[in-house]
Amino acid sequence: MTHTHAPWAGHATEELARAGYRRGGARAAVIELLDGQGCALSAFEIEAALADAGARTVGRASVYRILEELEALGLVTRLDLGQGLARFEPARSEGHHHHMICRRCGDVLPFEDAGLERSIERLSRHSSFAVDDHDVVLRGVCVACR
Amino acid sequence: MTHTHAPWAGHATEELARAGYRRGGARAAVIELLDGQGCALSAFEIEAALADAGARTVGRASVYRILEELEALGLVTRLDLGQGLARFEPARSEGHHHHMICRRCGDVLPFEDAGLERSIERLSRHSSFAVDDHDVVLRGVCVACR
DNA sequence: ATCCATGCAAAGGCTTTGCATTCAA
DNA sequence: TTGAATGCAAAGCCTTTGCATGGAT
Repeated sequence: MTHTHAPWAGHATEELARAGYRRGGARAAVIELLDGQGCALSAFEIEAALADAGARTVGRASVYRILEELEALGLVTRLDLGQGLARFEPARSEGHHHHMICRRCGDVLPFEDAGLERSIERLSRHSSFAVDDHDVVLRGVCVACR
Repeated sequence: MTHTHAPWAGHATEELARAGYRRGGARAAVIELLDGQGCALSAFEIEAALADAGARTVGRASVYRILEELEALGLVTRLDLGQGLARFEPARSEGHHHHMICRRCGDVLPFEDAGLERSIERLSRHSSFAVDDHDVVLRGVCVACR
């Protein structure tokens, strides 16, 4: 599995070590899998992908526990795209993006838009809330489904 | 319970009748409760509010079924704000808005922003997706929790 | 009298927790 | 050897479904 992105996996591993976690095969497998993905995966998809890849199998509970640890360290972002399940993706420093979901096939596609980010920044500044995070979800029908 | 908003309840009732639904006490109670709310409620909150209000109690299954019907007719919007539960609010013609969530107390606050809407419209037009809906969620800490 | 609307309880799906085992240090 | 990491199974939530009862027409 080649790393076409920034070395997130390495960074994540370092942070885990710094946080006092021991090395673990399951965790390494999940991290490597996430690193190779461009977009958000559900826990089930992660479990299946690991099994398919012939990599070591990782129990579902472990998948969730590992994702929880990674999220707590800010290494993974948890997304609720409204399909009754959570999705997870590496929290990379570059490439902040949002998601479009096809209401037909359920596919999730990332996108980024500077204008959108500016709008959100501006309104966050003027808000009474101390806004520190945001999510945008676009729903519609993807090219393939039309 | 006074109606400070547009007569959504009346409109909803009419639409239901037009769609061939019979009148029902549970449904009327849910509609009236929603009409009096400014922001999104979970099914549990709706059930509790009805009980508290001394209004007729409505079984949880009925709450969900009624909300499902209302959503199918476009009278109610279902929101997934990422707390492991769905929230529902009247779909009023005016007042398209989005939500801020306090990560401390879980409170949900509505807001609207024309610039944000413009950004979303623009990028939707340029997208390969046929975008017909969108959601924006801002996360942070509310005034009360700071 | 008909048949939808409703409530209760059971079933489902995703996620978390408990506990025994395995493995890193 | 010690305690964290892991896996399995059971438990927890939210939501949906099945079925019998009640209510609107």
